Amino acid sequence: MSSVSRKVTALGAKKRDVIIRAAEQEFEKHGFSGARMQRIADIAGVPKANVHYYFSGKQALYDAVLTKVVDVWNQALSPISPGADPEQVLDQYVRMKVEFTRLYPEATRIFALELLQGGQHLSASIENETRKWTRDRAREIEGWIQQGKILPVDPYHLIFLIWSSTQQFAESETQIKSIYRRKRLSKKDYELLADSLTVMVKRICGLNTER
Amino acid sequence: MSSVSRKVTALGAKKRDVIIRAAEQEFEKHGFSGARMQRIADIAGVPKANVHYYFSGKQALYDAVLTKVVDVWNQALSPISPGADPEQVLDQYVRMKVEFTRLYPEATRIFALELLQGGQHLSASIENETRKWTRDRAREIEGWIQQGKILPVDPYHLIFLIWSSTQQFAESETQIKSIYRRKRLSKKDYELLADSLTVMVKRICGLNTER
DNA sequence: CGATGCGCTGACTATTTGGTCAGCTTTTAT
DNA sequence: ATAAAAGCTGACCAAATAGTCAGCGCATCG
Repeated sequence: MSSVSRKVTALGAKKRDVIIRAAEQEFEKHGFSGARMQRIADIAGVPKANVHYYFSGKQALYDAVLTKVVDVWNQALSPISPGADPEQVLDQYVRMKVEFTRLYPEATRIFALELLQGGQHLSASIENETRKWTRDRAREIEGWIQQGKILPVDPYHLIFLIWSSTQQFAESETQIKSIYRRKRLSKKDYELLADSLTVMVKRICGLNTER
Repeated sequence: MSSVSRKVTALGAKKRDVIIRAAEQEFEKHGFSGARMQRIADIAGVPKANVHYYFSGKQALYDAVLTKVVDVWNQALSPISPGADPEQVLDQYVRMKVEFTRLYPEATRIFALELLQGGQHLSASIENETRKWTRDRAREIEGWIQQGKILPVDPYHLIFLIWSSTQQFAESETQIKSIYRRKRLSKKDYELLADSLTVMVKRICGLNTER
């Protein structure tokens, strides 16, 4: 079990949440082996022993963080209704992905960090779910191509391009802030990105709405 | 100085290189604070004290690794000759970026890891060079748009999309191998990706060569 | 009111970690 | 042949680290 067995109380749940949020910041910045339990405690504003009171260890705490991260990733693997219009589907998916990146930058970065470092802490189930989702979407895209609804494109490459481009504002936030000469990326920045990316994806698929 | 001052010898240079390659593997997998000097020594096949003989410390070794990584990044920030044809420029840049990702996956991952974690170990100079390069390219792209050579597009978003999509095979290698059900990504995979991405980028810019 | 369980935490332990050093061997230069 | 420098490394050190524990206070339940 990822944390210590005990009756669920309001205080306990609240404290666990504070610790998990602190852990998110520390794990995203330093990774699993680089993170320090003392720093997590400092960020959470509690003694280190208190962190160990709620979580049986560093791995258990990281598992709790990953559970949240994977939940965000799973929510973004949304189903697409059969027969839906490609333009609407792609527009919706790109916007939804950008919005998730904006709402959950820490989760986006921790997930990316996990993948970058080999994904050894991710469960086989998330790997299987992602593979299945991607295969199903790829088949759907193949269907659109065969029906002449969109231009020929490698479905997997399209999905990978959408993933990488919609997550980059979180993953390379420091670099993008530097290039934009900004202290932070605003909601407007994300909205402009979403607008931009939907147009780009539509052009890739030959769904140019402006010409 | 990043390493110990000493006469450069063939043996010394060779040994430093072996240690740096080992360090690359360890730093990409665990980041700066998560990496262990003993594991670097193990990978390099030398005693830990030998690593310290050649590098004055962990930070010095990481700096040496980053010097290589930044060199790769800088090489990819290639100049584009004035007045060049957009289609040729974009085609060349996308292919060059994919090829760099294939040739230097470790460097790609370490750079991405640095950005993901805030880039605090990167020098201000690389930040400035990247910002300047991006601004210059953005201006060039603006020129193409104004001359009607390409469709209107946010130049920064286009550059970011090219960066993220061309680097993703290295950054999310584990996930992509899982989706493809493969043990490794081949040169062919990279070539197909390059072909795919150049077509996609051209379509974004309205440079469709197949219609 | 007393028993039980939750919550807390400073002090502590065992292990890990980056880094050092003395003494040795090998190589290079004179 | 000799001196100097490079190269090497097992043993060691001090600090850092994850994790534990005993003892306490508070809240809840019967």
